[in-house]
Parts: sequence; C-alpha cells; structure tokens
Amino acid sequence: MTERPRRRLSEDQRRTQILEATVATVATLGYDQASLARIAERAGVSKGLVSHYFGTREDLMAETATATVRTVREAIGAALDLTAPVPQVIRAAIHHAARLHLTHREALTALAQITGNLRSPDGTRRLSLADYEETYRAQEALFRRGQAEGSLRDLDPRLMAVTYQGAVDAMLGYAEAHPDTDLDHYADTLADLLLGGIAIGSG
Amino acid sequence: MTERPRRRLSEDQRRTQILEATVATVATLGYDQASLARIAERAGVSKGLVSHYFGTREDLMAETATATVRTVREAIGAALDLTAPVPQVIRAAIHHAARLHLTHREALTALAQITGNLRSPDGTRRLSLADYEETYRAQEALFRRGQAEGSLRDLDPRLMAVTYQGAVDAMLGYAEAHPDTDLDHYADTLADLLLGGIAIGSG
Amino acid sequence: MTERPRRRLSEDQRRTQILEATVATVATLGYDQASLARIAERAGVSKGLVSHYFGTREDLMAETATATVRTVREAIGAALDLTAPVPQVIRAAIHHAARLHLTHREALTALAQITGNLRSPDGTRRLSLADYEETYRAQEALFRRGQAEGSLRDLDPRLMAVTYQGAVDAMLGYAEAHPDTDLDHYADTLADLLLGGIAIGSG
Amino acid sequence: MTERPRRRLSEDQRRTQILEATVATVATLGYDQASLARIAERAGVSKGLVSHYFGTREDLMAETATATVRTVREAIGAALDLTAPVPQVIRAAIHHAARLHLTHREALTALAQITGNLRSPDGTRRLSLADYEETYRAQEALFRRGQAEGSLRDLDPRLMAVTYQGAVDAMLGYAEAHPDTDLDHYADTLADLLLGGIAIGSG
DNA sequence: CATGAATGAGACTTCATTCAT
DNA sequence: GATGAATGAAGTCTCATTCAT
Repeated sequence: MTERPRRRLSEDQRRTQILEATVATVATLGYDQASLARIAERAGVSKGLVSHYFGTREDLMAETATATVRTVREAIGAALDLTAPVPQVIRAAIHHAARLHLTHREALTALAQITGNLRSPDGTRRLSLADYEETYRAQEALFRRGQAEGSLRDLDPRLMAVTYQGAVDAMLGYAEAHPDTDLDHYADTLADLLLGGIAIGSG
Repeated sequence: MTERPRRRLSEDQRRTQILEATVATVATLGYDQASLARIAERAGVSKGLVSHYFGTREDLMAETATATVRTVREAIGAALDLTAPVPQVIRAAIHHAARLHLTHREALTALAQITGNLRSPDGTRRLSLADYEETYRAQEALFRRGQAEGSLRDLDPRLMAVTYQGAVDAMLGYAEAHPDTDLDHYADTLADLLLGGIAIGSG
Repeated sequence: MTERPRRRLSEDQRRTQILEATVATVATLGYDQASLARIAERAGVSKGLVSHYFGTREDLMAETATATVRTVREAIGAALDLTAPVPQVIRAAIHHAARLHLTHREALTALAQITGNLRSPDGTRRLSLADYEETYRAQEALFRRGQAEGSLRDLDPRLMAVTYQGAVDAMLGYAEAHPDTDLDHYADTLADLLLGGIAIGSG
Repeated sequence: MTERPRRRLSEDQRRTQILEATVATVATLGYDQASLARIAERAGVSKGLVSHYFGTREDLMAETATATVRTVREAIGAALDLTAPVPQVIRAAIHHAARLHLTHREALTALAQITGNLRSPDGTRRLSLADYEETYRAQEALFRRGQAEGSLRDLDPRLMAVTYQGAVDAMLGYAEAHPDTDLDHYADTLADLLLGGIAIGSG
C-alpha cells in the first residue's frame, strides 16, 4: 500500500542494503520473526526483490552470516598490533572486543542468532564450525608465541583459545543484558583474571 | 496410522511426557522445526492434548525451559559439597559440569535453543535474565566466601561468576562440536587456568 | 470471510468431495486456473484441508486423474457385452462412448486437461502413457478376436485401436464444441464408417 | 551474465525470433512452465522486449498459435495436388501429415498445448474453434467433390472431416509417445482403413 | 479426558508486468 | 529501441490453534 518510489540501484548497493536490513531485523526481532516481509520492509524494498537477489531465505541468512563474520573480523584485525608482547596483545584484544560491543552490537547479535538457528532440513547445523575454527587457530598461534617467548604458561593452546573466547562472549552477552555495565572496567578486570590464569609472573 | 491405545495417565505423567518430548525435539531439530505436531508425535500424544495442557506453543517452550533449568540445577546441586574449601568446590564444579555434558546434553542444548529464541511478540527476550541471575547469585556467594576466607583474589565477584559461567559454557559448546574431546582432562586444565586467575597462591 | 460451519467427515468422504471439486474446477476453468484456492472454495473447504489430504497440487492432480480414469473405465466396462459378435460390440461401444459424453463430460474434460498438463519439474509428462496402454490392449484383444472369427480385416490391431480411439475422441471433442450435435446419429454414422474400414462384408 | 550484444534487428525479425522461441519453449516445457523469462532467454532477448512486442503473455500465446497454424497449413497446402482424384488426395494427405510429424513436431506440440490451455479469464476457451473450422471446411469441400464424382460414400462430410482429423491426430500423438513407430507404414495402413470406410470400391 | 479434523493466518516464492535508464 | 531492476499480486504450503465428536 505504501507508495514507494521505484529507484534503480546497482546490484552491489541493493545487496548491501538488504544485508544490512537483515542484520538489523534479525538482531531486533530474532531469527524466527525475521520474515522476508519484515526484512524487505526494513530495507524499503519489495519482498520479491529480496528473493531475486538472494534466493531462499536460508541462502539470505547464510550470506548474511558470512558477510557479517567478514565485517567483524576486519574490524578486529585492523586495530590490533600483533607484534607487541603477547600479554599486552591479549589485554588490548579484550578491550577491543568490549568496544566492539558498542560499534557492532547488532552484527554480533545477528550472527549469534543465525549460527544458532540456521540448519539443513535434516536438523544439522549449517554453520559455526568452519568459521570459528579460523578464529581459534589465529588465537592459538598467538598463544603459542607467548609460550615460546616464556610469557605464557604451558597450557593447551586450543583450550586457552576456547576459554578466552567464551569469557569474552560472556562479557558481551552480559553487557547486552545489563546495558549499564562499565565495559572498560570490565575489560580491565577480565584481562587481570585471564592473564592471572594463563600468564607467568603477572599480566 | 499407528494404532495408539488411548491411555489414561495422570496429569503429571502427561505433562512430564510432553516436556521430555519437547526437550528431545528441540535439541534434535532446533527451535524452529520443533512444531507442535512433531512434539506431539514424539510424545505419542495428540496435538490437541499439548495445547490443552500447555496453552500456546510459547507457553510450552517457556515451561520447558524452566523445568529444564530446575532439572539441571538439581543435578548440579545434589553432587556438590558446598562446605569444602572454595577452590576445591570450583574445581569439583567444573568437573561436574563436564560430566553434565554427558548426562544432560539434550537438556542443555534445548535450553540454549529456547533461551536464544523465545521472545515476546515485540522482539524482546522472554528468558535468560531472571533465571541466570539466580545462578550468578549463588556463584557470587561462593566467591565472596572464598574472598572472606582469603583463598580468592579480590576481583568483582559478579564478573568472576560471569566469566566462570562463560568459560564452562564454552567448554560444553566445544565438546558438543568436537565429540572426541577428553572432557575430564579439559576440566582439569580449565580449573588450573581459572584458579590461576582468581585464586591466591595456586588452586 | 465466509462463515463456514465446521463439519467433521470421514476421510473417505472428504477425499471424494475434494476430488469431485477438482474435476469440476479443472473441467470448467482449465488446468492453470484450477488453483487450490478455487478448488477448496468449490469443495466448500479450507485450502489447508486440501493440502492436508493430498499434499502437493501435483499430487492432487495425479490422484484426480487416476481416480477419474477408474470411474470412466468402470462406467464403460459395466455396460458392454463383450461376448457379442465383434462388429456389434464396436457399434455398441461407439454409442456408449457417445452417451458417456453426456454422463461424464466433466470427467473426460478434466482428464484431458490433467494428462495434457501434468509434468515433472523437468518438463516430461507424468501421465497418459501407461494408462492408455491398458485401454489399447483391451481393444487390441477385441480386434484380434474379430480377425480370428473372420469378421475383421487383417490390419494391424494396435493401429486399429489407436484409430478407433482417435475417431471416438474426435467425436467427443466435436460434440463438446458443438453442443447441438445429434450424438446418436453421429455414433451410428461413425460406426458405419469405421466398420466399413475395418470389417469384412459390411458392419 | 552472458554478455549479449545489443543487436538492432527489424521488427519482423524480432517477432519471428520471439515466436520461434515461444514454440520451442512451450513444446519442451509445456504451457505452464513456459514463462516469459524462459521464452525471452531462449530468444536471446530481454523480458521487456517480449512484452513490448506482444503485450500480455496471453496475447503472445494467441499470436504464436495463429502463426503456427499458418505455418503448418502452408506446409501442407504447398505439397498437395488438390486436383487429383479424391481418394488419391486423401492417401497423399495422410502420408504428408505423417511426414509433418518429423518436420514440424515442435510446432504441432506447441499448438496442442496452447489450444488446450489458452482461455479467457472466465474459463472459456479462446481458440481451437474458429481455426479448426477453416480446416474442416476445406476438407469438407474435398469430400463433397469425391461424393459428386462418385468416389466417396454418401456420409455426412463434416463427420468424415472430423473423423479423418481425429484419426490423423491420433497417429501423430501415438508416434510422439512411441518414437520407434514406422510412420510411413502406419500412414499406408491408415489410408487403407479410412478409404475402406469412406470410399466406394476400394481406395 | 482425549483425539485429530478443520480452519485461517501468514510464510516463502514465482512471475507477469511496468518503468527508470 | 532495448534492458533488466523492481514491484505486487497470486499461488502453494505449513502450522498453531480450535472444536465437534
């Protein structure tokens, strides 16, 4: 009913526009309620166009997830000096993740929703394994360097990576539910805690 | 077509039967695909009966979540000697959580699905806050005792609770994705790590 | 919107009701326009119920076709004395087919529509071969008997069957387009013509 | 994505190009599946252009049908010597129709699809009557000449025409379903049969 | 108490058609 | 003239929910 002007955009612009609307809708309403109709409405576009560019709803969700992972990873990678002493890198990374919660909250929420819900018809998950692996491996490499340099305890690097990620995710989730959390302070304390657990000497 | 005897069970038995079927269905197929029809089928009961006992699908999911939380909490509480020295309690709790993954995996998976997806029509979450609070508070109390007794560092107890929970959840999630993980060993190492971070002296 | 009383019928009654509505709708509006909505409306039933009983639209059409073939075949078979002299049987069969046009016109029209349009996704026909074969074979048997008894010319029986069927179908199609046709007279003349072509002596 | 040169053709060339693509698509995929997108793709032309030249999809189908009828009729007419003795003409026509199946099979299939499916919104057929009439009348004229010359029996010429057409169509349909049919032999036998039915003396 | 037939809302998807470029 | 991006109207199908039995 809403009279909408028929604008012509390049394919890239449209795709971006729709992907952003998908992230916003999924983050706000959750995976279930993020129907194509609502996504299209949010993008200011007809339902048909969404199908035209992305095919199935599942395809759209999958593409949204990978695009979002890329965005987030770039945001993180750009800001870290990976050549610094490892404990310093870890502390910086935690602070950075905390800030991520402010700048990319929607993206993170949407990503969690999609990875938690996107499945093949038979019920098996379609995501989350392969992509997390890459993250874990990068962290492992960092931890190994710390061990080689004598600044980290000799614990299983994979386990450290998983724990680190879990602790950071918990921080972000907690901040999500308690918006008045002082994230910078939280990050500092969490760094103390984790480095106390994995570093040698102090942190 | 399967000829099913119309058995007459007590209300409690019926409810339990349906709740268990809900947990199993949600854990296997995910929140979306867990339709009332499939749940009813799994419970060996008619769709109508499910509605009769639990009202809306949302209501059913909410009840399933709280019942599951109760089950899990009881399983944990029953096995822990909370009067022991705090670091010892923590180490035992981690091991216990690891074992939980074997005994209550479906329950945990279903719980994650429901808390992640159940929402009010306006999109806001309907769960996970109030119920986690209780868990956090119990852990905080434990950590405070540790601090009072001089066995734990003087970090924000709430933060310690959140981090502890996040690290344990990460362990369980990782084990879910990598079924060949040696969970007892993982639990030991995680206890070393966390106690290194929060305990005084060692762990 | 139409307030419809919710009546409970046996599965058989519903299926029959829906199949009849399908025949009527397809015959009247053609295959394309026979949407599930229109079929359901004609049956006085909700769209959902049609899907419930017959699955896909394609499945419904296929079932309708086979059910209709059965109906028509029974109507024909019941009325013919196959032990009479072959030319006599043929003449009677033509008359019978002509009368079929009055009693089962909708069924015949719908059948033609469905066999002409029902296809697999790849474009290949899904019907019409196997079922016609059975008809052809029955006619062939009749013609062979005529040849054995010396009342029919020695032409390829399969070809006679195909031609006979084509001529009869043409009669029915013509009568469909020209409703004022005197079908009994047509049938008589057609019998003269065909028996002149295939019988020995006369007909 | 296929880089297509934007060629500038005369209107007639464009129309022919599109009509041929329509015939091919309808013959291959059936009336329903012959979407404008697929037709345009096959013609190597944009969807917009198809609409531009032919208006509605229905219009396109109608034009395709009449153009195809014309093509087929010309192919037949060109090859028949209508001044020969009538039985001879008939035998030749049957052979010619059989050959048509090889040279114009797509056209014939498409024609059948369109006439069988094209309808006004109210469900009534939009074709097949008027156009067949012309064919019938031409055949009637031939049969009348035969009767005047004493070579054909005194049966209703219209009925003979309808039967003749039905028998020939059956031959073509059968050959379509059974590609290994020896059509020349079939045509010979069919001529024997039909002339036996309608000719005086023999054929 | 229990069933499952039946409804109706709404989701996804396809496609003829329009129109800015 | 020609394109193909964009729309919007169906159509098919699924499912939570109701209700006659």
